[in-house]
Amino acid sequence: MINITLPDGSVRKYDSGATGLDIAKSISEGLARNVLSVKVNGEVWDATRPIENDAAIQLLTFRDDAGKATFWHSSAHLMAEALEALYPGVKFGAGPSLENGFYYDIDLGDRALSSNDFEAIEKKMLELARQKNEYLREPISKAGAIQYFEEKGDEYKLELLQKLEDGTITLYKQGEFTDLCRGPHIPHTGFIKAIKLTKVSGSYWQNNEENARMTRVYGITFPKAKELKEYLAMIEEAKQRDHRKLGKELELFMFSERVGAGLPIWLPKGTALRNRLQDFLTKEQIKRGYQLVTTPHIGHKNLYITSGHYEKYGADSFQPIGTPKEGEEFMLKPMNCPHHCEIYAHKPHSYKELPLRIAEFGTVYRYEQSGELHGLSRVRCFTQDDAHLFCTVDQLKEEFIEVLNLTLLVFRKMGFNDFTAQISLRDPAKPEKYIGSDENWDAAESAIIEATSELELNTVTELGEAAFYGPKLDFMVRDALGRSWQLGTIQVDYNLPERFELEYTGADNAQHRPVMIHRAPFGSLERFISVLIEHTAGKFPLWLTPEQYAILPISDKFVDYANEVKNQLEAQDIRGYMDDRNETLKRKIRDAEVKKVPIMLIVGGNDVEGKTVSVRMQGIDDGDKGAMTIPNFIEFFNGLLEEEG
RNA sequence: GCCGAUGUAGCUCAGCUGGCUAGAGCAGCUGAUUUGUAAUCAGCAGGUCGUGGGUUCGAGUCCCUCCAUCGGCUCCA
Repeated sequence: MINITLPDGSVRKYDSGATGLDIAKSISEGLARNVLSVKVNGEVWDATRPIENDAAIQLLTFRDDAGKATFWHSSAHLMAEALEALYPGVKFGAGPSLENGFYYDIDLGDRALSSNDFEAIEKKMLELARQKNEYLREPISKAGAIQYFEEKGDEYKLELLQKLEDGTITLYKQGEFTDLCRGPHIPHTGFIKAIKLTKVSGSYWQNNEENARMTRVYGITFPKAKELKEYLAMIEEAKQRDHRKLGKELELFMFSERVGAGLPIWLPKGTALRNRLQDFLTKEQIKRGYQLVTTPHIGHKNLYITSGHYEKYGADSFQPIGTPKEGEEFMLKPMNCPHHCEIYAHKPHSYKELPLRIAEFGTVYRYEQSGELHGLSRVRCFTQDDAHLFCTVDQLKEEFIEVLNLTLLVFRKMGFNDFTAQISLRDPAKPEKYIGSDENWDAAESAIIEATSELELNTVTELGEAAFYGPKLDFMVRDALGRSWQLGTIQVDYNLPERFELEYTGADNAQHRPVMIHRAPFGSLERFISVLIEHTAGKFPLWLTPEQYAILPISDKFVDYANEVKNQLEAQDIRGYMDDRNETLKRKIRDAEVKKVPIMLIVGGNDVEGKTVSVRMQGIDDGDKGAMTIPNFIEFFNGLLEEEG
């Protein structure tokens, strides 16, 4: 007998060799029907794998993330089986589960696959699923596995096998399909009831561009048809929030093929939004001792040779701009730091001036790969809310904490609660990727780690994600469709001060090198606004929205009074417009609703008489707030602003 | 840049296997209507079917080039 400890702490006795499924059955039949896999002493196993010794277990169903992972991993195998049946001779790379679904990388030989083929594959998968084929785990010797895949002619699995140790290798087989796989898997294919292939894309074996090209097919499956339907509805809902769609509908920004790909054009309302964000941050920065500067959009090529950027990125950038003068070359600035370094260098500094903080909404130009452009999230011309802080090594941590606080303030103000703070450090295995000395890197990395831990910030640490000139702390936020984007960034840099030979005179009357912090709480206005649009679904907070109210006269008889109201509101810095079209009230309300104007002020005969406006809030079923006098409305309005903080 | 898909009026879309002067709704313009909480009615106007080439008696429809967009990959100072 063995002792099995359940998550609630209770201990039950079972025969040695009992499986997760046996244990589930002993608890309830319903549970047994839903068990996908089982966590045994922290490791996820097949529900059908015998447990030989005492263990702490947790039965996993589709409700558990680990259960989902098992389910989708098994679904990837099912898709592979279907693909092998439909396209004999295909070879398989990797086929993992994802946060939402799974994919499998396949080598189709000369064949091509497109979304038009999905239906046939889904049909085949369902057919195979209904056979309720068991997923059979089969430990195998390395030699045996090599022989199997040699016979099958699958060089990818053979390459994977090279790296595996004999004695740890297992095959999984379901129906006619056998795969090299660590597992675990669900008991049988019958659990998979609803199947949707979602996308197909190119990929490379082992994610390396030098390797063979493969076709990656994505899909998602569910144990119930209803769950698939709900999932698809959720995706549909998310698409309604897409900033590219809303940006067009709300007339915030546009693109023009003639102007160029990835070059956003800000329309009046978008510009109003941008400017308000800038004003907000500018005020916060001035409070914190920043000084504002303005620098040109181009710089001499030598500037970037000095900074090291030319060597590192020159070939992939917008190319140098020639001038009538022979040999003279300028570059569009891909970042603001070199200009700011020159500002620091233009006069000698005393330690008493530090920290020196210079800020600029600096527009930069980067030649992003064509396939990477994405709405406002990834563009070739964007404006960073950039600042560079020059300080002593002793001040570094405190400055870092201050910047961190400012970044968190920005996120709070915008209502972004769901973000990830990522510490990006060197890849110790590839020192050639970075410039600067080891001691400098060590000092910079520990400053970041200490600052984040002092503020008790939840962080994830990624090795190899650092910039070439220094480690950084990035804030990642998800868009409507769950894609993660980097917004705010704080980077420590010992390198540029070195290259630009920046100095200050210390209390000891000797010359010292300052440390530099790059930081941008928004990251870039473009990307920040893209995320803001998707988070708010276009319903911006009142303080930020381009048009706070729409005055809707019931007929043109009341236009004069409506203008009077508008003047009174404008005098209070409340902004909006008056809809004097010859249309019905219903129509004017509908149009204001669609434009997501937060407050509608309806004026008709009753309002003229009572010197009131009839207030209606946008997006609420029962938005009618009744009639208010102008002073009352202004008070009401200011109350709303205060609620926003 | 790579793999796959898409590109028809300002917007959203229809146009079947190539065949009469390319359609609709919304937006726009003109007129009527003077409206109390999510689309008043009528008329008019609007497209070299992304670009350049090719196949064909004939191309929005088939093939190729380029451009742009979409979904991923890779990349991201």
